[in-house]
Amino acid sequence: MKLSKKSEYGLRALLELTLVHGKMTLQRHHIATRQHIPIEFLEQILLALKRAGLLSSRRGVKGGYALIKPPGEVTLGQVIRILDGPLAPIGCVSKMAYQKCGDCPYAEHAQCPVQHVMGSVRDAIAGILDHYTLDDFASGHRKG
Amino acid sequence: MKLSKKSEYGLRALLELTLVHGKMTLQRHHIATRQHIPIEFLEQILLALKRAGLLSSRRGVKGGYALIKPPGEVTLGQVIRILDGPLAPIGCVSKMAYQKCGDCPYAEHAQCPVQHVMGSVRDAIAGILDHYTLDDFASGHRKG
DNA sequence: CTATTCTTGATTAACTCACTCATGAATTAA
DNA sequence: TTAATTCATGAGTGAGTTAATCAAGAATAG
Repeated sequence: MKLSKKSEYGLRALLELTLVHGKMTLQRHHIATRQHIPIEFLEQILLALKRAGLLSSRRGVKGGYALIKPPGEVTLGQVIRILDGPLAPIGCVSKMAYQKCGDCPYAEHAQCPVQHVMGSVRDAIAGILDHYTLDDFASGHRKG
Repeated sequence: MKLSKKSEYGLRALLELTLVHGKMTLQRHHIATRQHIPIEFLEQILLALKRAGLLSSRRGVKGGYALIKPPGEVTLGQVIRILDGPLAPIGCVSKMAYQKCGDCPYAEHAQCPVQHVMGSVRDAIAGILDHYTLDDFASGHRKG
């Protein structure tokens, strides 16, 4: 039940990019120093977010990264899935990346008690993270 | 955001022990074969649960493990904390095992946006798992 | 052309996960 | 009391993940 440093750094980096959205680009070393993130690790994260279509980038002297999606349309759930994988505690209750559990004796019967509880946990987590946007995140309070 | 095999096995083992609670003890190999759990790994888990005060055990020919707490008083949250550690996605929002985040630039100001969301996530997870007992678990549905 | 900045891919150390093994100690049945 | 059974403890292991770090390349501005 843990959020990786990768996702935490990713969220903090996106926070910086959200604050200047539409106004300017940020260079990785700005983000790194402002948010205390190791610059080379940050790089990997920004590139993953770029590959996923959230960021644009420019090389060279006036280069940097920018958020290209509207901050109100990007949820923390999306970001965490990009950087950490599925939100679900176990594969067999994941909705975006379902995986049948091989060894569970209840696997076939769909009456697995573990699956039942963890399904609620998944829904609770996704219920929060998939409705919490970068806008909410930057303004510090939850969307109704 | 993942539940370890250790916790999953632990919950499935406790399910077996709950079903026979007050009636008999179970030997590790019974639990292992019924729930498809590697026996040596199961051993570790059962011993951890014993050390935590949930189980009793007897050695020798008529030995085995038994649940000593009433199944209605043991929550899945307790079990997972024993086997996997804190439920919270990050240390700085854990209530049972709080840990100050060292590198976060918001650490001192308590206005950290990550902390804010992850606090709700923690509460949602704990809200489910700390109210879901072994009784609920064994009967397959949630306590009101 | 040169300095700057992003891009790519490889490499690393430390750690965790999921076991596995070996040995010892308690209990019971013969 | 001896042997078989079962739990107890601690160490060890291989695969994989996490959190970086490094090196070399490509685009851009001046």
